[in-house]
Amino acid sequence: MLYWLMKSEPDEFSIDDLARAPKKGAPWFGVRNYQARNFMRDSMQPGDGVLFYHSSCEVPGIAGIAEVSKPAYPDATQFDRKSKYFDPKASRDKPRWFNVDVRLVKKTRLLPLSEMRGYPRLAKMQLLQRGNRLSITPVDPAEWEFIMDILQGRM
DNA sequence: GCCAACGTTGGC
DNA sequence: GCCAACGTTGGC
Repeated sequence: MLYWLMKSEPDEFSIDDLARAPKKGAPWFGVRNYQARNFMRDSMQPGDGVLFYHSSCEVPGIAGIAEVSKPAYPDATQFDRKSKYFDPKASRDKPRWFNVDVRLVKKTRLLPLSEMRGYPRLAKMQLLQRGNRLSITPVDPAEWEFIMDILQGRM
């Protein structure tokens, strides 16, 4: 059982969109970065914990807790000519992009990136490193626990 | 909107 | 395989 942080632009897909999704979860489609794809395809398993992060918005930060609900399978949007995620180099025989399904565990208060930067115990999070752009990053169990404590008001 | 950082592409 | 040019991400 591993922990992850997954970024989404709330204009595209927000924590409220996930809350409205079916109980079994929603596909995390549209990832077009090999490192992030590899995490989903090779490492993520149902039950893994997910920090749902809002990026490229007014107040970027963690908006809720989710979990992986289905292991990786080919991302349907790569085959869809009408999708902005269409990839002409992908085929059904040789899919290039994969996604897991994710379901909401609970919406939390927004934990802003700026607040996270203030906690020394989070200083090593990949999210906080300079130049980090990766949309899916592993989260250390100790960091996960600390964030749970913050969100439950124990800090 | 700016721009730093990083990823991808393609000519050679 | 190198690397310049270009594209994207994402905080500010």
